[in-house]
Amino acid sequence: MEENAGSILQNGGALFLPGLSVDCVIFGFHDNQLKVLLLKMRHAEKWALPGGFIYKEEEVEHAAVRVLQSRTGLSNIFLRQFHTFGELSRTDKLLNKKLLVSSGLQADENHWFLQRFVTVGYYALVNFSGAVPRPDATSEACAWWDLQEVPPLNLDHGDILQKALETLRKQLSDQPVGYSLLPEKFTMPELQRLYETILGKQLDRRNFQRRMLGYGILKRLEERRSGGAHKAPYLYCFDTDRYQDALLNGLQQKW
Amino acid sequence: MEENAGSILQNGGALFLPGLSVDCVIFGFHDNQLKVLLLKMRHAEKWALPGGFIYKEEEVEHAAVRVLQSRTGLSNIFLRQFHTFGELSRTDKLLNKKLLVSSGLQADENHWFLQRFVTVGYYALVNFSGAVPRPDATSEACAWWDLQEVPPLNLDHGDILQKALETLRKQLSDQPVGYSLLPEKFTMPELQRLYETILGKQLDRRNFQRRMLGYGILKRLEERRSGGAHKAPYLYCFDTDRYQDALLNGLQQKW
DNA sequence: CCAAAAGTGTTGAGTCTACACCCATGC
DNA sequence: GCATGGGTGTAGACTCAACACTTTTGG
Repeated sequence: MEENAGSILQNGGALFLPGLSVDCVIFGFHDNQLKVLLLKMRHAEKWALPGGFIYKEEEVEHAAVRVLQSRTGLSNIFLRQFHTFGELSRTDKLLNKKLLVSSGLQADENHWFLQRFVTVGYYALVNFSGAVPRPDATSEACAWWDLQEVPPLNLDHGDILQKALETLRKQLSDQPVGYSLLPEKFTMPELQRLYETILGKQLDRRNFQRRMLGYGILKRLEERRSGGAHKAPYLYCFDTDRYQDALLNGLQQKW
Repeated sequence: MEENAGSILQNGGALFLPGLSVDCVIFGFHDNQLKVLLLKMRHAEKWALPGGFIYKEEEVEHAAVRVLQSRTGLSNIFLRQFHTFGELSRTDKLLNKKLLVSSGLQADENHWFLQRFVTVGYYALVNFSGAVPRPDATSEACAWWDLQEVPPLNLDHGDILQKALETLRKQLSDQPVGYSLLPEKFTMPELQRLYETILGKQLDRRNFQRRMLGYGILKRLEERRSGGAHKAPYLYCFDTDRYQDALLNGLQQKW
């Protein structure tokens, strides 16, 4: 699947749907911080969201899965389409030209890579420790960034990230989160930190616990997390059946 | 803007973004029924959602606005992107070939119109009485359908409609609805019927009224709707400032 | 034994639901 | 005057936020 940059750029026109791409906002959670996986393209000044093109005979969603897989090594992950970005301003012809030229290709005006691109945005929630960030052929770096410290991004990628975060926040009250972000076993305070960083807000310990348990998607284990200072907290894991059900039907229905 | 079918099909490759379209789920409200605007393409057996292509130098959202404008005569309308459909199965090459041939064009395998299309779905809420359904050059009919009576639709348009409705329902508890669906002045029972048909569920008259008034987006007028049998209900209109604010910030914030 | 974190319970405010009652209108 | 729909009020259930007390652990 990984081909060298030159061959992708050269044959892209024959391989991919023209003018359409996917971009992935990949969230992870580590050290009580929400992280985003970013990519530094060669010749680019700014970092960017990992993205990719769609093969002519490939489902759009599958292209997103593929990007995720190739940047993190992970498959079978929480992935949601959240918006499609079709503004006119969202193509950086100069950068793309540089990429072509540096690959020894003709930067013909009609080259597929220099056309206007519409991109379908997906966000993913992945297990930070399980993911191994790896750059692709056209990028020189691939790394996790603290959400707070994300640098100015390429093109409209900042907006895309913002929209992903907004969507995630909105869905938080109706959709369970954490299964793929946290390790299999986790404590209630850890889950709370996750919610707090996503929401950017402190929550009450006791009310949080009640609410979460009320959803009925958690199983408390017999074990406790010992070793840390202070009282050892219980470990929990998700009840996968109920979790799936909550994903499908939502956590609370109104009306 | 309206060109004849043949010229569109012939020149489309030069005019439009390849492989990308927009489809609009246009909702109206009349006779206490939620309606959807559907189109019957020539040579097609099934009805379809009104859709269109995106000019090479046009924002995707603007293409949706254009479709809306050209099918209903309305502009400045509530319009929301809800999902992009990128499944492989969603192109009907046979039908498209027929359309080409019937326009006297070569149905070359490479013709832009015969490629796979990804479509961006928008839904719109429009004033039924203000809209004048009009077919375009490639369609033989354009009409409102009762949501309950929608026939089997072309391709995945049934799924698209379903997803639009689902999105609308979900947003109903967080987003005001009705401004563009109802006439300028309306009664509380009328507004309630609207909510009930969207949700497919009966609501309590008194609680509904309290909730709506609680949102603070309605202004009660001095007038009443007389003429009908029974007690004359008050007329209301939306407080546009507060309505806009609610659209932006939501009706209720959690956490 | 003390500080800090975790487990659990309670209370009061506010919200939502399910009602009952009265008023207006056409027949 | 009566059936029907519309305007308004209220009691009880329920939910949620704010808070206190106890327990455990390392130092």
